[in-house]
Amino acid sequence: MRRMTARPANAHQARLLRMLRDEGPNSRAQLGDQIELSRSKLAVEVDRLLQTGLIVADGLAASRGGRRSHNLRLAPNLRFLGIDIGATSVDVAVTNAELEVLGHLNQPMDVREGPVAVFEHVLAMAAKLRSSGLVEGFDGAGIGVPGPVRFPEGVPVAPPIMPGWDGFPVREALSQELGCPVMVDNDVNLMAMGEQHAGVARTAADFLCVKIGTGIGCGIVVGGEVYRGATGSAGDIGHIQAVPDGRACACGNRGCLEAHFSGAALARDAMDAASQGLSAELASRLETHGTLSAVDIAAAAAAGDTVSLDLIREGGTRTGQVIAGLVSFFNPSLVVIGGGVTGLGHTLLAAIRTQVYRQSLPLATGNLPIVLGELGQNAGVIGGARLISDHLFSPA
Amino acid sequence: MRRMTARPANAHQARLLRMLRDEGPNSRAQLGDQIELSRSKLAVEVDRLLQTGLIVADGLAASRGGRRSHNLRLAPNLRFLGIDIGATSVDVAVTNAELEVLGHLNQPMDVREGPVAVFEHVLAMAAKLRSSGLVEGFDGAGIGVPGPVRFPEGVPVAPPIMPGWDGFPVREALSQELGCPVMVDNDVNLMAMGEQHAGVARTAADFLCVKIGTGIGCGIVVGGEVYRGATGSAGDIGHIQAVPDGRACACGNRGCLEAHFSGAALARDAMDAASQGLSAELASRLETHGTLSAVDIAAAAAAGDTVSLDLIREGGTRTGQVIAGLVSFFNPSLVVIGGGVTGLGHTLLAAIRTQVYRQSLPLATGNLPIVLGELGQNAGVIGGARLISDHLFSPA
DNA sequence: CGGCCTTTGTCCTGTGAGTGGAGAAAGTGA
DNA sequence: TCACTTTCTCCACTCACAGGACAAAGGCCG
Repeated sequence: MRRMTARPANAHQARLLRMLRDEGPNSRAQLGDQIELSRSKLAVEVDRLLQTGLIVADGLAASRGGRRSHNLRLAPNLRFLGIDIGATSVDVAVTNAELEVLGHLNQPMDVREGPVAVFEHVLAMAAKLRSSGLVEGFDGAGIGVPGPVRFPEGVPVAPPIMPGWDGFPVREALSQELGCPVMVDNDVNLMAMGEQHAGVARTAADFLCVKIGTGIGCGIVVGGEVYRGATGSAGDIGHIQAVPDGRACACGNRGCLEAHFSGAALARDAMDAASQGLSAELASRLETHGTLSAVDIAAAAAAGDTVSLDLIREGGTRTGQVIAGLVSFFNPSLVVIGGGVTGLGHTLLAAIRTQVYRQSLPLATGNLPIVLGELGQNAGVIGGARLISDHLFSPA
Repeated sequence: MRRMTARPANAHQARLLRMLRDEGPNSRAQLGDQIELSRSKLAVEVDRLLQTGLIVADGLAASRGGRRSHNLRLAPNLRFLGIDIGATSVDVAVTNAELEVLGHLNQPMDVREGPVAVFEHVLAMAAKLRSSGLVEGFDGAGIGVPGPVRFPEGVPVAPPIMPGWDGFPVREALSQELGCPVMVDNDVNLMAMGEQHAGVARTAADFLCVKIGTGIGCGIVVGGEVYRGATGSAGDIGHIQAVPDGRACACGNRGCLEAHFSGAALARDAMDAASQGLSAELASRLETHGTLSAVDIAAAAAAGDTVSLDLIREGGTRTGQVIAGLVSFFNPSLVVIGGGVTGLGHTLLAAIRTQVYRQSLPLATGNLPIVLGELGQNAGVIGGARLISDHLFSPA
């Protein structure tokens, strides 16, 4: 059921497609102002794109004092699938060619069930989105998994929290099932691409995107491109030592950031506090829900629970310590904080900021915004759509 | 006195020049095998380069079973100047177009004397090299300074150890004095470029180059290109916290890596140990020289002095801790250790390796060589020559 | 409403980049 | 001497691209 048969024939066509994707419908004249091509050459390439059906001309724009321009836009029936596999839930969304989310599903799940079981969920969700009427089929899918990925092949490698996925040919399998091209990446990189495309990082060339969820990872963008490292594990900052001789971590070391602050660590700390009677607020929530998560701690903190606030502050300080080092090293123009723990909001952000501004060098922090991501749950799926559209909107 | 009048007219010519620089003299046929151009087009561009005098054809190579090929090489009279300004000394070298060092001078100096005084030394050294007969004049110069640089303008910004240099127009001033194009960069980046061109990092695309001298810095190479960060301070790892609540550092924080291990910190520790009578070896050297430096400690360690060995091991462990974090984050394919402290040799390297392999993730360290730089004092000046040749061998 | 201006889009021709093949030049080996 | 290889040159053809002329389609103003 592959639908997008054509691909751009050259770099010019690819650039035009990306411009229409990123900046919306436009006229030939406006496109010509942004691309270093003569009007004649531009017209030729636009005509070819029209012939292949990758773009369409629908109607005329209002006059700006002269002849009215034709509105050029990407084919309106193009549909991309963004899939964001987390440790405990999965998000699937469908977008149009401009990467606007047309439908979004979220479902709890345990990534440790393994790829086969997880893909059953994913395919069911995709089918549901398709049957909603917005979609006839998918032209491509971008999927993020919570672990390192050998990017060219689209295969997870040695993922700590999802052992059953090691070496599983995600790209190939999913491509077969969905009948469309698929690209696979780390979930954190997807978030970075999402925030880059439609979020707070739209204008940043070199930035870091720290995702704090069940684990902690960091998307690295260099010159507008995601940097993945020599073996695809770049940005794996969860196991940087934050506390010398600190808590034992699942990785075998002590004092890893993830052991001290992450969705999992936070929940455990909160439950300890509740069972030790340190916080009535948390204890009552524990009784109600049977367990505690970041959401409970956020709510308790919002209600003024000092234990929760302290937990958040301490975690933010730890995270800030690590980020401070990364900022000195990488000198980004922006740091984005995202992930499930973002619900902890400005208390967390304040703690991180304080620590980074205190510890990093003035030249590196002088004009450094540290902000929360603005796309929330959508960041990953938009990033997925962006990933596959970058692939499809490149010369065949 | 500018001598290299011509510049490559297009990207093809630039690529050809770089190929001849990096791989030495070559025939048209061999060049054709490495460049995606037809032989006819290649011949045209080579002819143009010959006309401009940027390359010359000198003699015929031995036959390989057919017609003998013409030897093409870069103009043999091209001369580049590499200048490496350290905190306590300056290196100046002259190279040919293949970046082979033809002459090298080194002179003690204090960078805090300020740019004017330092440039007097540099210009005198350049004049000395010129009068040696190897050189008629310089076609370009690359200079490294021990602090952050706004790269496009070639101006140091807020350098901590050389305050008098802040905002001084190094590029412009030196270009005027030398009468040739000049490029300015951080000394650590220069070392990385040197090792990349002629040292251990020849085949690495993504690697880190840690320079431990008076201070500590780290050159970052992404996809073969030096990464400089948003404000030019990327790689400034000397002030990453290595010891919580550790020693006070000149930067105002506590526990910075540089406060615990660097040329300056090491010398101070050794002198403390000597004056406290902990090491007879160091004490005798202190008496002889009046002061102690990394060289003394290396010699004492080689002689079996346990205090020196412990100092080196502890410093290596601290450095290893920081590098371990950077390796997890950046996932390089190689880590190079260089700088003045390299004289401490394999004791230091072993301590660093142990700590990195213990603390970083297996996927990131699985196949990660950590090695000493192989160019020593030459790394910086070769890097400087490489910097300016990259600039000159690019389309005008 | 008609002239004049602006903006948008199309057509046409010239230039230069680049390819590929024929073949000359210069060697080796039997 | 002949066959074969490798290197280099020359030539004709194709195609990308620019730039200008021009057509189409509107607004503005007297």
